[in-house]
Amino acid sequence: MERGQDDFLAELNEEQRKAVEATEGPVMIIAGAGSGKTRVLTYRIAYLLKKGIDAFHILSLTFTNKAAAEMKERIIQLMGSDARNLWMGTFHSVFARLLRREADKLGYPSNFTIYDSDDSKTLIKSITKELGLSDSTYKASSLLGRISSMKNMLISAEMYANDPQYQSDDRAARREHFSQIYLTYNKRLFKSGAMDFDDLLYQTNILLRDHPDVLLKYQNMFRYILVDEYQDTNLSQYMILRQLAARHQNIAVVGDDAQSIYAFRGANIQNILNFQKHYPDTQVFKLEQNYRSTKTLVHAANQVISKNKDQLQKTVWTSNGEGEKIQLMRGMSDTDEGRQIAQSIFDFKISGHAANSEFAILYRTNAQSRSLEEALRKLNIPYRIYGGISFYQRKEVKDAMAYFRLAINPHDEEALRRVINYPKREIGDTTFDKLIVAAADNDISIWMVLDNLKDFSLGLSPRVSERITEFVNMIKSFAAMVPNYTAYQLGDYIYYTSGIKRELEQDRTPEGMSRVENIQELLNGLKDFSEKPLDEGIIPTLSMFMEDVALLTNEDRNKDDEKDHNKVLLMTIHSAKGLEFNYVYIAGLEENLFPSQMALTSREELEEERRLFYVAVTRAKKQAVLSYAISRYRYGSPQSNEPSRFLEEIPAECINNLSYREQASEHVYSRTPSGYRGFTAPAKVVPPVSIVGKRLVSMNKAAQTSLPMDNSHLSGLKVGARVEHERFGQGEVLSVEGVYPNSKATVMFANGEKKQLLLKFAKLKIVG
DNA sequence: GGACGTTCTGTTTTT
DNA sequence: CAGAACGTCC
Repeated sequence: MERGQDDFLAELNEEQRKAVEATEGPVMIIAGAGSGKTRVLTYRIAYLLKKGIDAFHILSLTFTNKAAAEMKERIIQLMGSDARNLWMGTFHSVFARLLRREADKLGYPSNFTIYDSDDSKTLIKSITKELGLSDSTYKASSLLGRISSMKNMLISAEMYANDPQYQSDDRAARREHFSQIYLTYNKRLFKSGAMDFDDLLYQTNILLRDHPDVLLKYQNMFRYILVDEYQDTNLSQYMILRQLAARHQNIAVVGDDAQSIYAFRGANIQNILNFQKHYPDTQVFKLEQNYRSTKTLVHAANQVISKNKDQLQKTVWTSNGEGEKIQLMRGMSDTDEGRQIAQSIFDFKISGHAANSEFAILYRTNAQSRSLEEALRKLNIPYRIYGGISFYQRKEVKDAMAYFRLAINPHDEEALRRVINYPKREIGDTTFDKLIVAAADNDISIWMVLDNLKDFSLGLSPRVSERITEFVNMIKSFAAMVPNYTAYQLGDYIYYTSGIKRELEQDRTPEGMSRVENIQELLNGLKDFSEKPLDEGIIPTLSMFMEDVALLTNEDRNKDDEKDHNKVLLMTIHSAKGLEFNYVYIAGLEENLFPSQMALTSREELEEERRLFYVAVTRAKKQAVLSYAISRYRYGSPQSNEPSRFLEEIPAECINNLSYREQASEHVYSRTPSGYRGFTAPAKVVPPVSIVGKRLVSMNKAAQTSLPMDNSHLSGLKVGARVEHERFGQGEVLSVEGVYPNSKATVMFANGEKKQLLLKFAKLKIVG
């Protein structure tokens, strides 16, 4: 093979190299698990740059912002800092950026707000309420789900309303008002100057469709398009790509049909299965050699996935060693399952000299993390939940950010709803309802009503009107400051001026203190952002900071905290895509949990669950350990389970049957909801919060994601602490139990009365 | 309008 | 079990 100036491709195998060098025309790279897909993408971009293509002309779409950042870093290492101009990121972040540039063409302000799913749901709830519909038949989450899938199929509210098929479906399903909700929802978003997640893709499609000049501009800009995880694209994304690539046809997609796991959010596996039909001149490359896993793991995964019908032909193989058999563990309960997994990690750490970071525990649902965390904590194994609920979704953070949002775009209805009466300023629900009605009647945003209050006769008391004027003036004063101050200066000023600071700091309960810490962290983020060097004369404003905050996940936010490095990672299988670990544990392999009960209604759904299982197993390099629990607490009561059907699909020679350690734990034999099984839950349910020494040492997941593991921030509430209750006076904490934030404290008050207080509500001051 | 106690009800994955 | 919704009191 010739070397010379392409020497930097030396670390690629022949097929990978071909895939890198085929730069012109449509290219499909079918990349089996562990076949070096990321490497190919990275080198492909580097190779394009090397050929003299301007970074500005290359668009690379990845599945997470983190993946994009890592790839960019690597390319900069290879090719130098010109690579900074690459367009890289998720579909959502890249096209949000594009939409901000072109927003005026769609009638949006360029500083439009991006609603996250919470904002969307609240808006939908408000709409169904205004329409007088019952929220039990019209559930916000399922309405949003349907709206989302319509947008992803590029079906507008108007098209939907005029489609006889949809209309009769809706009548049959007793949701005949759906199209009205869809219409109103979109209208309200528009009036608010806001887009939801799906709009970012939908509106991009509209923009490119209706503005040929804009389309041409971006076709010529993005001469080379690369798409990772193509199997997980939906119709909306497919159409954007089709429009952008139509002129130069340099589109390279990388994917693995066996790893398509996002059908629930509109991903269409047909996109990859039919790529060659869409682009007849496609060159196809197959990367079939797996460099990651042992023969045993590759064989097991292959055998399981072969049960699926819809597949592209490929044979993943490896020249790696045979390796260990997959281990199967059986736990009596979820607690027991956790204990065994933690014990097993402990053992591997000793026998294999393995570091914490070599382990991952994967599960199907977030709710499963609880029992695993507890078990890890008991063995002092440090862990971190990867992904998980975003920092930016926390209530106090969203409240503060709602002020930021209003300063940038006062028409933002959801931000307004959040803070118009927070901190309390006597503008209650009744008043807000009147404002909504006035806004709807006049077809304007709520802000316009607020700002021109005297033009509307709403029957508000002078006192309330006065308070509204104060509020409006405050927001206006913030808005005026946006262009001239850094994000940190203004953020800090708003935190103080809005009264949030005073409000939060009043609350001296442990939870209240952690809320203050979270805002502190938000402000630190603003500070970092504000100190980032920019081009001369450009101020890093709050508006710039807020641009893509709604699109960030926890992983994007994390600084490389040294202490976060060597930890066992816990995550859902979905968020494990693209990652690899020496030791992978897959917990909860039970029928109805994995495969999920919800997914058992059709063959396609079951096949997606099987692909999920495939993804999970192929994350492992050395060893996979699978476990299931015979009985598991769900929603407060024990349920008995059958082992997952996927276990039986693993070839017998790849798995060692039930290598579980028999550990005597307190079990009783009794009835479970689905009958006698021989095993059930532990006799004694260990409460999720325990007192060790005098300290409260455990808490629930929501709190853990951002808080130190030793929970020292809760140390304010020690047993024995002196507290003061606003009604009952001083007392002493006798015990704390239950789960944060619903934990209950028993307090002995000075008058001899013993009270149990729900900490979520009780205003306790710590006085000693 | 706010504080807090009680009742109800939900069951997947995420940009 | 845990959060949301509802209800009652000030």
